[in-house]
Amino acid sequence: MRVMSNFDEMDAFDGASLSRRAMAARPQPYLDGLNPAQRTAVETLDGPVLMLAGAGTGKTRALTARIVHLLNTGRARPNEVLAVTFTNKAAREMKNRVGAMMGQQIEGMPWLGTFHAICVKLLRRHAELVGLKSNFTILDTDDQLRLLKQLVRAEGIDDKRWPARQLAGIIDGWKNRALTPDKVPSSDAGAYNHRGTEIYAQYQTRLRELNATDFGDLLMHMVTIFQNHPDILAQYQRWFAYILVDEYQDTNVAQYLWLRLLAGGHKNICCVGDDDQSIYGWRGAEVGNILRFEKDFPGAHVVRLEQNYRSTPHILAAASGVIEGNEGRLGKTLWTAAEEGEKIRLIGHWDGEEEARWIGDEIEALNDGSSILAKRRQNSRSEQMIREFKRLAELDALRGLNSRDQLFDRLKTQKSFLADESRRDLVWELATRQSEGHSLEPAFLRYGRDELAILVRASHQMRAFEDRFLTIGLPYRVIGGPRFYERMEIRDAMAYFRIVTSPDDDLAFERIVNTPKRGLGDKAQQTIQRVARENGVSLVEGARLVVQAKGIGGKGGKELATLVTGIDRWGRMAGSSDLSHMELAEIILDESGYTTHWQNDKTPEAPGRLENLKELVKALEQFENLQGFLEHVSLIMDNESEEGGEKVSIMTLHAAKGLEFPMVFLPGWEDGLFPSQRSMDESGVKGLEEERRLAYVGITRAEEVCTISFAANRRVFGQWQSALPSRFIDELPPEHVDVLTPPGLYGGGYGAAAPTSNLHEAAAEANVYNSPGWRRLQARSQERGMSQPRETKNTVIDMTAVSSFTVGERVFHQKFGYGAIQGIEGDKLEIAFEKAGIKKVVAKFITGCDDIPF
DNA sequence: GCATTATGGATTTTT
DNA sequence: TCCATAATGC
Repeated sequence: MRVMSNFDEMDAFDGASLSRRAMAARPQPYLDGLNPAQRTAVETLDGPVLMLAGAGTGKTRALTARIVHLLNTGRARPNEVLAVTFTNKAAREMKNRVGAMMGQQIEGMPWLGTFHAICVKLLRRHAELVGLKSNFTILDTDDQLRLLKQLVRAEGIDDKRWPARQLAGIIDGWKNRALTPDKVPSSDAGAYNHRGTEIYAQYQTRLRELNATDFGDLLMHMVTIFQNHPDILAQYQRWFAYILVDEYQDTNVAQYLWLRLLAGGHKNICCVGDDDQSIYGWRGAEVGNILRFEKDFPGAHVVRLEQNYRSTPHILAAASGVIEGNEGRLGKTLWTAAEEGEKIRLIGHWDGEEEARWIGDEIEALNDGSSILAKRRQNSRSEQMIREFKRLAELDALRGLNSRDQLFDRLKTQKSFLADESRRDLVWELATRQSEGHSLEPAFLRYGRDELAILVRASHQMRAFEDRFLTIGLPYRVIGGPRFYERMEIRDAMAYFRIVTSPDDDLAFERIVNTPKRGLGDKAQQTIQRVARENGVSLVEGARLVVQAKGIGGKGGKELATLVTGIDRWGRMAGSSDLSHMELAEIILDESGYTTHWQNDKTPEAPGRLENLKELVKALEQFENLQGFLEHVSLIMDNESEEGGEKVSIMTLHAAKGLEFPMVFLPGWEDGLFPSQRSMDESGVKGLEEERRLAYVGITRAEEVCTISFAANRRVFGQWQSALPSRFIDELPPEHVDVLTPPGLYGGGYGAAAPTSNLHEAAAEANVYNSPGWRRLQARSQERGMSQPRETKNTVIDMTAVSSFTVGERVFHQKFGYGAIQGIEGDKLEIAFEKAGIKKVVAKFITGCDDIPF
């Protein structure tokens, strides 16, 4: 064997593997605490890998560890890793976690971002290949729609019968499949009254004229470029040594093609996803992409993450029971080491308002600690925790900490469940309480409002909860809703900035020309349009010509002249460096009269809008200039600024994906609402399966307690409608469900399992007698010394309550509707129904009516 | 040109 | 019911 005389020689002899060994010798703390499956997913670096990660199985952790591993072992430099997510939030989180795991802020992960953000970056380099300039603007859905409307009207199409919105949907669908106008299949020729393809082509031409793209274009253009320019593709195939994809089940065809092209060389691609959580089919996502992965990438390693760290066994079992109804799954069996915990709670209500009222009261009880669940919670998880915490305190492990991050870092090294990141705040609360000399226990007597979430199918369901929570003064926050940059005032302001930095931006000009009101109505705007078109110039130039020719008289003419000179002046200011771009922004908004416009507005929203404008100017700070801001803002401005203490979260099931809460309420489980009728009508079994996945996502958001509810009656568009409990309720395994039921009804006490395997039936009998919320209501009504007819009378009456009926009383029956009691025989009532005639009915199927007093 | 009333339509949503 | 857009009147 050869003897090395010095290091140089050694390097020359075996440089590559030596450096690799040296890198491998670096500590790998990020591998600690990973379970075997996660570890395989992290360490299988070469070739295609599919990580099937069930809900709550530590997917993000594995994904970030994998990135860190790539960097730490020297397999790739930070700028050679392509890591794509769907949302900015996910990208941000991944960036932070990679930084935290590396123990330092890594300067460059330039290719960690959303599909769209990465495509923008690429497209700006190669824009000329699809007929754009590299400073193209990105239109949002609103701009897109306005543009399409113009085209549709220009074609003389009746946009009442053929709404532009519909066309926008069709075009988006094509773009999601990376179909340029020339590639739209003939089977789609009938779209939009046989004019779809034609107007699509016009729309693309118009976008090119405006040097603009819409969101769909970003991906489609890149796919086109990669397909038509193999040299460019090859360059990136080499550059991106490793590819990682989050939420792979949500990719559409365009994204799939994009990935497949980029991974085509080395095939070092790792896709992470869960086919059971694919809920964006209506937006073009193809579950097929994930189902087909092994065929697309032969020899792929498939790793299943099945240990769940989030939920109790009951919750997992219920979720599994529901999702099993779907065909063609890749199949996973989630399991947990956690203790048993609460069963899924199921409760029926009379109507939507009662449901909201009940959940509100339930939350108050949980929140102030009077709830039995809150107490039980202390006994199980918290006692263990307190014990563990005390042990650590004795070990001096907690000495001299001054932030929760420090505490967490310290605890990470302990082999204990306290190291679980999600418990960080709780542990910190303990530490704080102890250092202040308080007892530890009370912290666990309640569920904080931040730990509670209400997840609904459709946003209109939120109103019932907002109404109720406002009246009882329960702080809540709605997640989702219009994003910051979608608000009118923000879009207006941005249009001003756009017209200043690029005067060719006709859409921006159209938006601001008469905002605030300048007396420039349809006619004046048509004149400007005509002059601009005749001279082949932009609208601003057209307006300038109109002003010079005095084409518009009166107030409007004067105002237009002011606007045009304003735009010129602001443009010059932007060019000189005397002002910061923030000052410039303020000047633009002030001098254009836009600020004044909102100051004079006396609608209640006006102050908030002015506030938002201030926020916008503040957001400019992070950018070099207005130009830089506009290039990025359309993709990165989100509305995450949340403040103001503990609040209950209300959001849609879609918005809840990726989140988790100790306690989750899932209201509105009625057939037609959830599963949504429309979904089933439009997409049949596929639609139903997606709804079922949505149910699965909902249930698996819960860590400790999950409460499902439904209402027999609900007001839909102002009409009262009754509905049956959701078919998904029947799919819940009964042994994991508590039907909240009055004592005595089935001879069982509180917490008795459903007496029948048919949860529908049991749930229809359900009521609220023994829930914390109900007891609280009762206690309160006694305090006030008044009767509570609304609360008590809406509940199902059990046998002991039969005597509370009186002859002549107006009552309601699920099936027969309203009626009046004619006679009472034991537990049977003779009732004259308004619609169904006289019938004898068992009393427990009857409810009183709250609109008729005793 | 702009403010008012009438009409019709109504999931889920990120970029 | 409630919201956005279209037609109507001033």
